[in-house]
Amino acid sequence: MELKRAEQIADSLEQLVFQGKYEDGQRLDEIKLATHFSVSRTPIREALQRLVMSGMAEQIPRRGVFVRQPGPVELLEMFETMAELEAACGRFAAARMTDDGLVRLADANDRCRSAVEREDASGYYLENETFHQEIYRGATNAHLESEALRLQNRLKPYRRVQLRVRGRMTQSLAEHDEIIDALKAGDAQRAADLLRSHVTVQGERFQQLMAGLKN
Amino acid sequence: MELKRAEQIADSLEQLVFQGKYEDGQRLDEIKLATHFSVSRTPIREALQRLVMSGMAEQIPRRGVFVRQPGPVELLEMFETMAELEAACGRFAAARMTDDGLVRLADANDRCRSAVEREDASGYYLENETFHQEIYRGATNAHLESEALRLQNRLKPYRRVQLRVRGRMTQSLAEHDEIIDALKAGDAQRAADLLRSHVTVQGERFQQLMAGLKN
DNA sequence: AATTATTATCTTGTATACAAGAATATTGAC
DNA sequence: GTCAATATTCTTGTATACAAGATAATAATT
Repeated sequence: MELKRAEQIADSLEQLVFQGKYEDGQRLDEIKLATHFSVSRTPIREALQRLVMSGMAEQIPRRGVFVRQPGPVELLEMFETMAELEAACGRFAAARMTDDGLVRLADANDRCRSAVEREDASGYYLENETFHQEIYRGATNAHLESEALRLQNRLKPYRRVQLRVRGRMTQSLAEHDEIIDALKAGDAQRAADLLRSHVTVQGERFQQLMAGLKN
Repeated sequence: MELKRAEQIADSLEQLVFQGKYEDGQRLDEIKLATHFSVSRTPIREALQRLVMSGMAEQIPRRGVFVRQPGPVELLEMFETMAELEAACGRFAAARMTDDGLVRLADANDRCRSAVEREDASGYYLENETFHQEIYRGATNAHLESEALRLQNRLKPYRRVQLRVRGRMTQSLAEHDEIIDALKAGDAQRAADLLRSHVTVQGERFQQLMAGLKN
């Protein structure tokens, strides 16, 4: 299925905004973007709309669209929401996950473990993502799964920073083991609670890190 | 703040799709819509994109956009997700809701009660919505609140049907009282559990109703 | 007659042209 | 010199024109 140009541009712009190439409040000039991507304004406008809808930019009528990098408060709110979504996925997964899914989850965690042993932070980052996605999938609720994926993707660049905290990776791994236990046991409440705090900690660590950078 | 034409059209189209004016799988013809709204294809295309992004339509490249009315399975999934979002809101609201918010919540519930006494189903429908929105607001997490509002809005037309079940309104009202109690007591777990089942029941009743209509 | 190949038509996607509101610059008054 | 009013320029929003892929229709071959 061929992507149309506008969608490619939307993806590129998302990446650029994610990577912090544009700072908060900056106006995304249609004409400049058009010349940059060597297209007309039409596909650019389509891409900009997508950014606005996904919350990464704000549109002020007759004035343009402006990138909206989330501030500390909004980030904490998003991590809180993520924690609750993951808890919900865990709750359902405990009751519904198939043996097959549990195997995939354990595999992902094994790859996490070997990444920690190799001290491969970016490998861990990647496999950790898969681990969580297996839980979303295990919830057996396509709508909830896609919502979780959406927010996970939105928080991607911020989770990355957070991994640098010393000792976080091994701690995270231990929590994964507990989560797997709870899911295998079919303990919905425990799985939900573990996942909630697992993600909440991420958010709090991130906050500490950001506060530290300001000093 | 003046809305641009494209946004007005997007809202109109949303309403039309909500009201079931278009059936599932129907193609939304750009030209027909353009002539219908007396505009060019440009604002129509913008509106269609919004529909696609909000999940109310599907876009197939070079083929067009097609309305996507959720089937029974997807609806149940959305109600399940709603239940979890509301539970999350309740959890936070129990800890964070202000006295002011609690008063607004009680007021909304009083208006629900008087609507029940008047046997005013559509009044109840409206005030019930406000009741839940006060809880979202009480969570004191703008991101979670907006996510909850988004899904609440998406489920609007389906909740409406569900109120016709005999005795549901008084039952719902009793549950509201319990929820208020839990929130006043600051009991996060109980508030979450009550809200979860309160909404889950809605989804199940809706399912039963739909199954009944098919016979 | 049925099936495939080719052509014609229709629809989406992109580029360009035009209209209208917003920002900026220039000019005039105090 | 500062402030205000007007004019100019710039940018977004909409309309139209064009390009290319998809569907439908017709013709040709077996």
